[in-house]
Amino acid sequence: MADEEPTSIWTQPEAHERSGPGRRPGYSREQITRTAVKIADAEGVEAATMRRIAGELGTGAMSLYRYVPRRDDLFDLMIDLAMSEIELPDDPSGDWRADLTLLAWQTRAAGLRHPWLIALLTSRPTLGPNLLRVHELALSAFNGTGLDIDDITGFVGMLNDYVHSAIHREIGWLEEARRTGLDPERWKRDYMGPYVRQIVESGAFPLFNRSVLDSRTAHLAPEERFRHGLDRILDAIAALIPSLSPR
Amino acid sequence: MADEEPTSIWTQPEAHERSGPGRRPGYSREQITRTAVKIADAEGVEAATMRRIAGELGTGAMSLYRYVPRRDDLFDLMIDLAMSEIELPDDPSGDWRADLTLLAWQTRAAGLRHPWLIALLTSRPTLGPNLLRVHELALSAFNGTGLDIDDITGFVGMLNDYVHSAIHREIGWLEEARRTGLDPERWKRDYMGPYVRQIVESGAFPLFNRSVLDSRTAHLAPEERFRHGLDRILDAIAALIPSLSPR
DNA sequence: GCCATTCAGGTACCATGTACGCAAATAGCA
DNA sequence: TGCTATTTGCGTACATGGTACCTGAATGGC
Repeated sequence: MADEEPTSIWTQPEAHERSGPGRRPGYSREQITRTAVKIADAEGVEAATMRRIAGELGTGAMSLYRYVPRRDDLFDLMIDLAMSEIELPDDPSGDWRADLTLLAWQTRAAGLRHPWLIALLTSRPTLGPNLLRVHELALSAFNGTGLDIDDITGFVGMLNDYVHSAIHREIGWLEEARRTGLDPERWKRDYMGPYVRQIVESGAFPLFNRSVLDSRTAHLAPEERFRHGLDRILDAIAALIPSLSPR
Repeated sequence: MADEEPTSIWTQPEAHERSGPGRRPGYSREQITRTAVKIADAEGVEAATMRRIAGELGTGAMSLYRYVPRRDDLFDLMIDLAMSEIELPDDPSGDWRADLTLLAWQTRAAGLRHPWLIALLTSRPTLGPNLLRVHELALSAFNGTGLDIDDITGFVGMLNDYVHSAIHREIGWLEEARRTGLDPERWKRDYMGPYVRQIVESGAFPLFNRSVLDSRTAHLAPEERFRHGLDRILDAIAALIPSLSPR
C-alpha cells in the first residue's frame, strides 16, 4: 500500500472506523486541523508548525504524519475548515444580487476570523468540499438569468477577485505588523509612515498623493469601504448582464 | 548607527560612493537582486536562498547581509526589479482604455517572465519606486474623465484585482506542478485530474460540472482568455463611468 | 606608515519538515 | 489465555533554512 505517487489529500480520505487488529488512532485529522487553525488564528500560519501543533495536542511531531501526509496538505485542510464556517442556503434565492452579497459578507467574516485564510486560498490551488459548496452556490446564483456558463464563471470570478483582494487589503498591513512584531499603531507610524510621508512630500506622484490625502473612502470604517466596493462590483456585473441592461 | 528599529528597506538606500576609510564594497544590492531574480525565475523563489545566491556570486551567505538587512527585504527588491521591466509612457495618452490595456499586458508579460512576481506582490504590502511609477500611470489614465480620486482608485483597484488574479490563475497550477516536482502534464493527469473527475462523476456540483465540461473559454489560448477577461473588466469600468453612460 | 573603519565570510545556533525505526497497543485466532 | 499480525506513538536524526557573532583582510586619511 505504498503511495509513492503524490496525490491530492482530497483523494485520500481518513481511514474511519476500522475493524481489525492494531492500535486505535488517538487523534484525528479534524482535531489536528482545528488545533492548527487555533494556533494560526492567534499567532499566524508560520507559528502553526508541526512541533507546535503536536505540542498543543500533547504528543510528538511525527505522530501527526499518521493523519496528514505533508504540512502543505494540512494547509488545505485548514482552508476547508475555515470555509466550512461560511453559512449559505442550500439553494439560490432567485435574487442573484442578494445571494452574492450574502456570500461576500460571509467570506469577509471568515477571512477576518482567520487572517491567514485569504493568503493561503490564493496561494494554493485547492478544491476542498466546502470551497466547492460555496463556489457552487455562487455559480447557481446566476441560474435563470439566461447567461451561459462562461459568463457566469466570469462574473463569479470578478466577484471573488474583489472580495479576496478587499479582505487582503483590509488585513494586509495588520498582518505585516504582526509579522514584524510591532503593534499596528507603531507599525503605521514608525515603519510605513515615514516612507509614505517622504513619497508624498517629494511630490513625484501627484495622483498617489491625492489618493492618500484627498481620499474620502480611506477614512471610512472598514465595513463601509467593503460595502462600497462590493456595491460597485455588483453594479458592474449588473451593467454587463444584457438581459438587465436598458439597451 | 545602530538601527534597532525595523524600517522599510526603501528608507534605507544603499550607501553609494562613500569617501572615507574602509574596504570598498565588492558587490551591490542590484547585483544581488539580479542574481536572486535569475535563480527564482529558473527554480522558484524557494530556491533563492541566501546561501544559493551567495554561491552564485562566489561568496559566502553572510556577505549578503552587508547589502540587504533581511531576506524579506530582498523580496521587496526583487519585486521592484521585476516591476522596472514594465514599460510605460511617462504620461497618459488621453485614452484611458488604451493606457490600461497596455499596462495590463505589460504586467502579464512581467508576471509570466517571473512566475513568482504576482504571488510575492500580493503577499507583501510593498511600495517600491517602480510599483509607484506603474500605479501612478494607472491612476493618471483617468485624468480628465471628471472622476474623483476615490472612483479612480476604485477602478484601478478593480483592474489590478483582475490582472493579478488572471495571471495567478494562468501560472497557478504550473507553479504547483513545479513545486511538487512533477512535469505539468503528469500533474494534471495524476494529481489533480482524478479528483476533479471524481467530483464531476459524483454530480454533486452541477454548475461546477458545467464550468468544467461546457466551458468554451477554458479551451482558448491563454492570451485570448486574458484578453476576454480584460475586455470584460474594462467594459464594466466604462459602464460605471457616468460621463460615458448614455443615461 | 599607523589606524580607524568597513567589508568578507567562516563558524555556529536555532528552527523547521520529515524519513526511519522501534516500542506499545490492539483484535482475531489458536 | 497467550500469540501474532497490524497499526499507532513518537524519539532520534538529518538536511536545509535564516542569521548573530567574530575574526581577519582591505583601504583611505592623518
